[in-house]
Amino acid sequence: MSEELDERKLIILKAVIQNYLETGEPVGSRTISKYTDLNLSSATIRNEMADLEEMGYILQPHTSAGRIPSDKGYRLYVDNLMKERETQLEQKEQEVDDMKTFLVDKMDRLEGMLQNMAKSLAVNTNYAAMITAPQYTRNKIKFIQLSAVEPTKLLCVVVTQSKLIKNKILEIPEEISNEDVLKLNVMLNTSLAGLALEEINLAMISQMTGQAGSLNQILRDVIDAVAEAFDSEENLEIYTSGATNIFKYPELSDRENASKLISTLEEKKVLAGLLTDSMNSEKNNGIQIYIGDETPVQTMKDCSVVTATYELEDGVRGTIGIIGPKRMDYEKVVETLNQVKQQLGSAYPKPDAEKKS
Amino acid sequence: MSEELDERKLIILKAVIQNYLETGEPVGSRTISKYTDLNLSSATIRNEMADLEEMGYILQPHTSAGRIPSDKGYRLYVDNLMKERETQLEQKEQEVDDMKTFLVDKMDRLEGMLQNMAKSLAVNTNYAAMITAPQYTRNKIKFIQLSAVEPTKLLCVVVTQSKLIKNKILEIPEEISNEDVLKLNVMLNTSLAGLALEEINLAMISQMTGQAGSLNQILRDVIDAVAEAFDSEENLEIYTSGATNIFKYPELSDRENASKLISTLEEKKVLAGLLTDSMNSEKNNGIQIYIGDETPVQTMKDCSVVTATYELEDGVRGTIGIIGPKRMDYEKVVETLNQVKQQLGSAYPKPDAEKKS
DNA sequence: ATTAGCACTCATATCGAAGGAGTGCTAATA
DNA sequence: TATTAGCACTCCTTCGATATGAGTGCTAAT
Repeated sequence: MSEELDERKLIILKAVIQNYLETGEPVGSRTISKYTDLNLSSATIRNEMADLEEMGYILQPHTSAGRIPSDKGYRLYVDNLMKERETQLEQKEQEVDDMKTFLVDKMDRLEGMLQNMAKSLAVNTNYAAMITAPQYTRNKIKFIQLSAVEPTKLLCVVVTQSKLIKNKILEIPEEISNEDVLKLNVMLNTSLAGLALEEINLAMISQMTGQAGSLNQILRDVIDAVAEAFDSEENLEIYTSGATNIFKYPELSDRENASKLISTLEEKKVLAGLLTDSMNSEKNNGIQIYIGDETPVQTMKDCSVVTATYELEDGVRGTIGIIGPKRMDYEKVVETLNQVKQQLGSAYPKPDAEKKS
Repeated sequence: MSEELDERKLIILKAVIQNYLETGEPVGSRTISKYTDLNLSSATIRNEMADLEEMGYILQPHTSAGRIPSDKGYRLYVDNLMKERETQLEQKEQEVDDMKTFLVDKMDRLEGMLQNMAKSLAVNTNYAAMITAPQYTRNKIKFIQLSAVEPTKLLCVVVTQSKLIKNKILEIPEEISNEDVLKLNVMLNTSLAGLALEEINLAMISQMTGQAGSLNQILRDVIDAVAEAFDSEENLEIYTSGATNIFKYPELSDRENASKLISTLEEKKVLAGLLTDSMNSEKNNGIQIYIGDETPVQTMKDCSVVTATYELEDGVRGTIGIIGPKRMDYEKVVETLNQVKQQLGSAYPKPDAEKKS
């Protein structure tokens, strides 16, 4: 740990990693000696590589094979060695356009858009992609509407600032008159509109129920329904796409592995944990990279996972994740995720200044 | 084609198929001679098998291997030879319970339930499962509610008989007064409530817009929105589960095949075609079996697909599909699908007789 | 400090032989 | 005439032996 890597070792390490990223094959000393511009013979490289191996940055799958990066090596790479890539503009613009198309396509249906986004990510990166629907806890309520669908059934519709709509039908113990429904609507909207879910506290509720008189119980039910509709655990939708891209990477695609991995991608609950975890622990720009064992999900320990947090507008946030082999193209993935963050941000712009209801 | 199969050939064919269903290995004459109760030597069986092969019911993967059923053989099997299985009660009840649990669990959220149902199917059968959300064209409108969320934005909520709720926000060109919203609500509910989408025709629309006066344009927009919300093509959600079960069957799980197949399961649009096709062409009890090449989807030509149409209540219908190897346990699958049909039917029971709104 | 050279290791591919399952055919049998 | 025993034959599969080749580590020379 305490050894410092001199310039040359860094170059060689980088060369090893980049070469391995491309080919997926262990890379030998001879290859490096040609690959880099420092004119060194394979023998010299061999010596350096032996050092690097001893320090734990690279390793041999077996004696007399080339070297592949270790988790530690990848870590160093993404932390220090990886430069912002100079993007070939044409290609990049193409991809951005692709994504915009998807976005515009179904802008009014968030779910469809997220699904499309996941697909677009998977296609562009050639890895598996997953994306969570936004979590609403900090999203503000804009409008609440109760309607009597049947004498003992109330339809409760909640519209939020981000134009997301939740609804629920609730049964009430006895019939309710139209005037009472109207009264409830007024109460709810005057008290709750403009508040975020987490701002609704007990004091507020008891104040409201105090005013409600005989409608007390129904009001409580409605508030419960609102809370439940927004409850993030319950509500966490995850969209995945490109699971089969896994097959494109031989080191992951032996039957055992691939099967488990793809199963995991079907297990939304496991993913949920992973994604919310990384949403809460924000680091540099909200992008987080898990390499190999660093991931909290056991079945992914032969992969790398890159997650990013996106934010539609104040308080409406979700997470995007990309799953691929350890030798994934980190630069491209990070860059792509950054773009997507941006795209999502502009698709549902920050709240406009209007306050009227 | 014109040859008739005598009793004994049928028995042998059935024995071959059943044995192959269990093992997945080509089955030889010796095996059959022990497997069946007609006491025949392997030599006799061999002769019969040669005949069966000539007739196209079975085939040899290579000289001097056992026989496996051909598509034609499977066809005969599912059409004629397959008996309703005597179910071991304990096991069956267990499975039924499993499904009920899933149903009760999330009864109020159709989507979650369908997802769970797909999962339950996949787990129970060990094949891949897919299920479409119901199509609403024949479902009846129960209640329509317009609300002004913002001065120029109307929230339109539609509740159907089957308690499904659709919503959409529509922009209107100019501000609308509260009285006008109320007026529209009354018009919409008196004219449309109780009708199925397909019953709303042009005459009805023009009559309504005639009454609407200055609200004419908005009314048209609302009706469009309702139609769009229910448009089946646009709206067709498909839930899949158990894609990785494919790996359990060696004959499907070489990389080439499995990868394509699982990709197809991600391609909702392809599945949509398959499932709606089979929904429309109803045969015996709505259950349809595609064997090998019979399936309309090319990538599934090494599989069999079994589909069933379910009906929640009058006019609300969807399709369930199971995808597995040709040697899938047809009896069990058919039986399971029948159960699911039933379960779904009882989860959302036929409309009760109430007419009040 | 670097490099050339060489022996060594080990995964992989190739080949042939052995083994075995299953067939088709023929001749014997009931 | 239908069934069966027996046998030769086919062809897949397995196994071990061998060869190949990429890549290393080490030593000695530059």
